[in-house]
Amino acid sequence: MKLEVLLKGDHQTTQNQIIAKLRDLINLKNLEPGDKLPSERMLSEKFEVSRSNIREAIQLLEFYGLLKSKPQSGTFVADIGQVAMNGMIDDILALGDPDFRALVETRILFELKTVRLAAQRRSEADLESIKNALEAYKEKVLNCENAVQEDLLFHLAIAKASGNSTMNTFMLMITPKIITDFEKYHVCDKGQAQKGITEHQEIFEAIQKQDTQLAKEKMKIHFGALYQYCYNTKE
Amino acid sequence: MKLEVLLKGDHQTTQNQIIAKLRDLINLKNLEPGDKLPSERMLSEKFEVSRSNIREAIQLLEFYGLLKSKPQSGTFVADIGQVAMNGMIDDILALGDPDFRALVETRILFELKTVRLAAQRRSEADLESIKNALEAYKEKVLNCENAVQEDLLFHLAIAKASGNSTMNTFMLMITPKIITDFEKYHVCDKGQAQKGITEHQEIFEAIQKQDTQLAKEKMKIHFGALYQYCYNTKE
DNA sequence: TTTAAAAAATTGGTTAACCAATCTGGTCAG
DNA sequence: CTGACCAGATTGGTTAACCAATTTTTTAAA
Repeated sequence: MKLEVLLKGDHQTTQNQIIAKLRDLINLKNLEPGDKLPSERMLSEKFEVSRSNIREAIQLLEFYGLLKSKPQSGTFVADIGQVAMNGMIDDILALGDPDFRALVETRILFELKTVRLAAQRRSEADLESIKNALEAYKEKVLNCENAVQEDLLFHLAIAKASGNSTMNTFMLMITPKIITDFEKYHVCDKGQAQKGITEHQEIFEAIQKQDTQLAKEKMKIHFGALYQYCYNTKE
Repeated sequence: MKLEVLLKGDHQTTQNQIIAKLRDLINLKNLEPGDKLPSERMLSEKFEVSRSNIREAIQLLEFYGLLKSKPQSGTFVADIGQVAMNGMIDDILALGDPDFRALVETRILFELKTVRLAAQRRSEADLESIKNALEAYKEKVLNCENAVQEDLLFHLAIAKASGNSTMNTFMLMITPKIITDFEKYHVCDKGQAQKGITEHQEIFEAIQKQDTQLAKEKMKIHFGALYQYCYNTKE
């Protein structure tokens, strides 16, 4: 009986095996930055897996910047030495699914930074779209409807206004995972709702005034409850 | 003549077009969380693109947590409402390649946090692997060899010790991109090298002592030069 | 009418054949 | 001897056929 299937999906397992084999191959053949990997066909034959599996593994390593495949030419190891290559692949193989605490922790770190950057760099257009998101949020809340989505979009608008595409991307990656864990949200406590609106409003105004310190403070307050909530209920 | 090809690769372009069409379809058909998308075959026919293109687009949206495809069953929209779905897809389509400033900015944010978390949570095993990375780094530097890789692995070991898998993953994503932009590193200035060793050593000791504040301070010092360097030379 | 079993259709995943761009080695004109 | 050029092999990417699991429909027995 396959033991490895119990925890992770079969797919992920074979994927990781291929990645490990690729690492070993790079070590064995002493491939250095810029060198060419064997062709996908050869690899699929050598590893006894389908070519699409090979392609998928290469794509993942390419996503992490460790490989670079050029059409009709070959797949090449990036400008990263063997030591780093080994270390990084080992880390990638050891990666587990992110737990909820890690997600929230990361989100708070990001939000406290992006709100400062947004206050500092926001254009008029940024301000406009944040305001729109805020209005949409208000309307939903006042109608006592579930406003999780509008809440989310408000925060993403801030991330976009931060002018840092990397943080923006990462925010996009983690937010839906958090949201889906949070659908328990829909309680229409009038006081709580009004509090949410006020906090969002204050964050917006701080960004508008370009007061970075105030923006950070207001965001901290806004997350205070969430922070407590998560650490108390989850694990 | 195709204008859109000038900036981005053809591949990325068609990919984005498919994603936009998927968004429009979800809006048109009024698909709600949990609803099933048309099959890949139908989509490829309807959009007049190959099925592999469709699959790739779906995989990307799945990566961002917006879709979920079940084998032999279908692809479903995640537990995210239409408003959020639209907003997020628009953001994803607007994503550009990260610039160097954004990368460095994000890295510094991460490192200042992970070093604190590492100081707080590191196990003995974590400490051991950080120490090993430090020793490897020292040896290379003292031999006046290029130690960029060992430098990198030291920082990744700290990220791993932070106990936050999300931040660890993100660090893995951005680090190689930074490294490749930094191969200009290989100057053997004895003073500079000794400084690097000292800084790393001090960070390690702070983590060992579990002094979170000190760890953060030492990391800040370590990045001081880099920060200046990047902002002065690049754009 | 109800329900359970079975068969037909549909699905995402996998495999194999195919394509056009690229690289390689040799050839031949100068 | 040099360099431009051409043919064949090699490459990642694309397309189409196939598979096994799942879902839906049909059917027949209670």
